[in-house]
Amino acid sequence: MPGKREQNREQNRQALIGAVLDSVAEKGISETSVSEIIQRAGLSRGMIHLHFGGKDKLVQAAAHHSSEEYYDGLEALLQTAGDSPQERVEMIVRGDLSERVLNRRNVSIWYAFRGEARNRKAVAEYSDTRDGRLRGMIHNAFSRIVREAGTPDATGAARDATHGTLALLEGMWTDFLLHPDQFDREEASRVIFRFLAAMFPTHFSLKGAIPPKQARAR
Amino acid sequence: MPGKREQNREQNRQALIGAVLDSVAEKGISETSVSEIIQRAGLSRGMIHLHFGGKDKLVQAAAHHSSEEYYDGLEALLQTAGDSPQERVEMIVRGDLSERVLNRRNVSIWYAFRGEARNRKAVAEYSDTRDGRLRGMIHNAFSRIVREAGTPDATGAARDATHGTLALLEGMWTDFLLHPDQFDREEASRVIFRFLAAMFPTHFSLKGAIPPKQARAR
DNA sequence: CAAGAAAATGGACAAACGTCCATTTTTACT
DNA sequence: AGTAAAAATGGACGTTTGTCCATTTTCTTG
Repeated sequence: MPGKREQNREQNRQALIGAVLDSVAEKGISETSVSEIIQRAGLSRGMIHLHFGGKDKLVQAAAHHSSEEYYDGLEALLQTAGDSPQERVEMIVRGDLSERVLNRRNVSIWYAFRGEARNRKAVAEYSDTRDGRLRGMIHNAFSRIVREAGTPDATGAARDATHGTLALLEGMWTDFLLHPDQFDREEASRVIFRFLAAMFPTHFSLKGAIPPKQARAR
Repeated sequence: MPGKREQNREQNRQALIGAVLDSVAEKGISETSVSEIIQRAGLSRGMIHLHFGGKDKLVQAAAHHSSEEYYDGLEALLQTAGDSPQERVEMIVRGDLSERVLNRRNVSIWYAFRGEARNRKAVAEYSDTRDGRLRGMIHNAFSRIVREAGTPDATGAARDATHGTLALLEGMWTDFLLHPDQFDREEASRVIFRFLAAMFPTHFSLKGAIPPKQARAR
């Protein structure tokens, strides 16, 4: 058992990290000060230095936490996917565009950290490993698809399809960042599958990508 | 003629804007202070208040300037493109990925502002109008392509192709931000054209994406 | 239950921030 | 050349920043 002491300790650490993420999401990095953080966390000034050794380290820990959370969510979703590569790709795309992953809070946080990534190497690394793991999952799936489809230059085709899919997802996130109100998840995934269907007609079909319930035109 | 007075005035305004952009590119927004700016510009403290009425306004002006610069560069490039829609798309894609537009400085600046865009509405607007103009240019081209190709549901197809192409470009920029050393412009545009070729086989060919002689078929 | 250790507090502190303005310097006009 | 206006200077100002530590509170252990 953890013991009440250790329990409180961890709880306060988490409260600080949560406060940073809330503040970054709402006010941005530049307005996330020590005062802002401790006020949100309802804790005292000294806690940041005590638990993390300084504000920068805390922010770094928060970035790490956020990154882990994102990937864990996506991986959990992927567990529920079938074995076929197209199912896995579809699950990743839909997962990456789902409310749970792609929402105002996450997007604000993600882009805020990215904007400062150039200067905070530690932050940039998490951003990297996240993308690295995601890339591996997608590349795996496309390797199999390409092999099954007998596409010429299989290696290059799989790499390009992976590259393109990741870029498309990235672009959709940016869309959401800039126009959260107008953003349409269905449209975003339809666009991606339209590209994929054109590239691998035997594995992806446009209609299959659209939930049967909803008609196309609007 | 402008007069030496007005000339100096404008020169100093530009020096301040340039200093902001340099600092943002190198150190990030959070480390871009008034002291940093005036030191880079080689001017005195009071100039920021005199010419722009405060630091925030200056930063806003810098964001505007950067945005204009980007679009002007792209538009200039587009002037040299032919009339055919595929040529125009190709020019936009290649232009957006060219050294002149996509370089460390621009990318750092762009993402730094984006990261804070949520809080600085004025900054977000420039980001928006930029994308709006770009979107218009691409959509125009795809509308013609779709019509020529006789794609079913022409309106939706053009919109999706536009959406996807913009997302792809956006994704490539992110690639560059995170891995400027490993980034390969040729690969990036090849990936994009691979997707476009799959979607519009009659207008884009993968080999044709590497400067074609086949162009302008009509 | 007492004693010791760990955790939490909140204020002191220097440094850095952006704003503003009294003063000096530069330019334009008579 | 002399004068008025505009531009530029740089320091003073009040805030706010992040760090750190002497003190108090809370929990654990013997």
